Parts: sequence; structure tokens; C-alpha cells
Amino acid sequence: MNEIKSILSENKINKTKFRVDLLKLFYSKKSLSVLEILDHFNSTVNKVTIYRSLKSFEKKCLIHKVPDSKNFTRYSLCNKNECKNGSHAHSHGHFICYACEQTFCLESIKVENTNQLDGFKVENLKLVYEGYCNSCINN
Amino acid sequence: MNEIKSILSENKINKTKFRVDLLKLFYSKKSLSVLEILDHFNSTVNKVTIYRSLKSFEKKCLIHKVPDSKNFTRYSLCNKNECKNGSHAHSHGHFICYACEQTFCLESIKVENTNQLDGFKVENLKLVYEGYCNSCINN
DNA sequence: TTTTTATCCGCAAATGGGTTGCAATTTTTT
DNA sequence: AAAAAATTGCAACCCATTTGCGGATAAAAA
Repeated sequence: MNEIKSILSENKINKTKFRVDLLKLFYSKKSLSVLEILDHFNSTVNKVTIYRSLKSFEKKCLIHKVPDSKNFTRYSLCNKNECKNGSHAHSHGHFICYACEQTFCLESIKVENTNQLDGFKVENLKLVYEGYCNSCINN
Repeated sequence: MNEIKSILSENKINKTKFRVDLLKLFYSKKSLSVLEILDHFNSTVNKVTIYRSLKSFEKKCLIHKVPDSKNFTRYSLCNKNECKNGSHAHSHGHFICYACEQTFCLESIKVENTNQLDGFKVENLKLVYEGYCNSCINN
């Protein structure tokens, strides 16, 4: 509740009703797409506002882009240890569920920065699992 | 030359001039985007035709989608051992060069099908490296 | 080799995610 | 409370990809 507001303050993001609600929403969801956000707010907010808020959150390292099975963009809360100063060096894997289309951050699956690759200088590494999450399997 | 045509025949794809040339092009390039194909043919072919040809090739397991740094779609030739019956189970990693924007299939980097993941049933795995390829470093 | 059938082609228009310009409103700063 | 900075909505736009459709081309049948 109030934590949300202080996070916004710390990051010099205005505490408008929408941005407070949006960040709150991120704390209750694994990951979100623009469409899901639009639905959640029953289209009472303009999609442009959503895109701009997301971009602002991302710049301040509150959220980061995560891969989606259809190459759309989803966002998840950042892990404070990983993302700093607008740089999102995600050292963890992601899981995408084919059924619910959610994307989960696998904080436990660490990815080492192998810059050992013949013929290439590696700067970044993405590890994405796809399949079915337990809650979809059990329903 | 004639191999190209017989591959198309085997897969019941009409050997039109464009499709023959397109498949030939794939055999000479690491990966291709629609725009690159359009440029290569000097816009003498309609982009809709390109999209439809790619879809047809993909369905017949001649090519597969590869990740792109900007989430656009690129395609690469399939490895016959990997892809069958329209199912593209890519067990190798990919490398994306920030400079030339090429995507390279890393056939040597095999990805084990870890269906051991707590809370998830894994069906597919993507491993994507990003950085700079040697030919860009040396230029 | 003609006829039939299936596939492929180009054009125009549509779809859909994401962006931009701008004027109005709200929040923050002083 | 006034000025400065950030946020919002609207309309319009950009760009990758898709769809409908009539016409052309290739493959299969006769």
C-alpha cells in the first residue's frame, strides 16, 4: 500500500492514481502484458498511458521485459539485486506457459555469462523454457 | 541448383521461379528477414508472397523461425535431424550479433531437454546468446 | 496435350502492437 | 499560490504481418 508509494517516490515517478495501481498490480501478478493491464482497468485508461508508464517503470528498474511465446512484450517486477541504473542484466531464466501464456521468472535458474563462444563475443544470454505450469496442468 | 528443385518437389511445394530462388538464397545465408528478402529481390516480388512462401517452407520443415534482437521474425534453414512434421524442436542455441543483426544457429551448442523444473512441465527450451560476431569485430 | 485441379501470385485493404505530437490536466517544487 | 516538471488522452501514425479475392501458373488427370 504505502510501500508502493514510497517506491515511486524514491524513483521520482509521480504518484498518480493509475501508476500506484499499476505498480500494485505488478506486485500481485507474475507478469503482465499491455492487454492484460488494459483489461484489468476495464479500459478506463488509455493504452498510450500504459505504454508510457511501463517505459518509465522499466527505465527506473522497477520492471523488465520478459519473453512471450508469441514475441509480444510482457513485463515482470525486477529483482533489486539484478537490475540497476536502467540496465537489465537478467541472470535468470524465464518460463512461458503455453496454456495460460504467463511468463514466470525463474530466479533460481542462474545463467552464467559465458563469453567463451568460438567466433563470437557474448554480451548477453537469454534462457527461456516453454511448457505448462503446474496450475494449468492441475486444471 | 537441381537439389533445390527436388527438395521442393519432395515437399509438394510448387517449383515457381521465386520459390526456387528463395530456397536457394537460404542455402547461401545464415538467416533472413522478410526485409532482407525483399531487398535481395529488389522488390520485384510482393511482400505478401514472401510471407506466404516462408509460411509454406516452415510448415514443410525447410526453415524455422529464429530469434531476432528486435523481436522481428527471422528464418534459417532447418537441420534435417531436428525438425520433422512441422514440429520445430530446436535443440541448439542461437547467437544474435548486435552489429550485423544476423542470427547464427549454434549447432554445436546442444540444449538438453530439462523437463526437470520445479512447478513446470518443460516442452521446449530456447538459448539465445547476444553480442558481436567475429566478422563484425574485425571490421 | 488439353482439361481439371491445386497452388501461387499481386493488389488492396485490414489487423494489431507499439509510437508520436500536442494540448490539457495533474503533481511536484519553490 | 505560482512556476516547472511529469502525466494523461486523443487522434493520427508507423510498421510487421494477415486476409480476401480475382487472376495466373504449375501439377495432375484424362
